[in-house]
Amino acid sequence: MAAEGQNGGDDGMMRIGKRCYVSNLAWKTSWQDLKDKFRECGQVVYANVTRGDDGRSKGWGIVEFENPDEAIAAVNTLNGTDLGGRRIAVREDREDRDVKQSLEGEEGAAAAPRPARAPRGRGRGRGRGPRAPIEGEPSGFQVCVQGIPWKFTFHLF
DNA sequence: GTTGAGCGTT
Repeated sequence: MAAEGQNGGDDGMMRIGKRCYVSNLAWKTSWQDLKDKFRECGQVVYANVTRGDDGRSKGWGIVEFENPDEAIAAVNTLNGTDLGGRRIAVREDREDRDVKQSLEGEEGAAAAPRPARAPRGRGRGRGRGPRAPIEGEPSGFQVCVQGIPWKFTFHLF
């Protein structure tokens, strides 16, 4: 039977990359304005604008969505749009604070390497093999080589 | 009424 797809059972691996970093905000822009603006792209669960001591906004804020997909959509949609008379820059969160807090339940030998924001692999390898190799299209994988002896030099063609 | 680099709190 289907093991996934229905039933909103959050087994735990579902809370990642929901927050967005919004910068280049106008000084008059408040967190309510952000929430109202990002509301078009999804359900904003949390919105905050950093302020100084006098209450003046620093020009950047944090917006959290109900789903990570909405956050990505907001970045591609509201990024570079006009808000408060100024062009805002929407970006993904640099750190996953929420993810770390979620994993705090199981500490010890369980060393979580790096969630890395879940690979956006579209389509699952149906049949055998990780993926259907497409000629001329990058697989997305990266290769890291280290430990190269100094006797090796660059060869420019 | 001003200015413009930058990731915050539970």
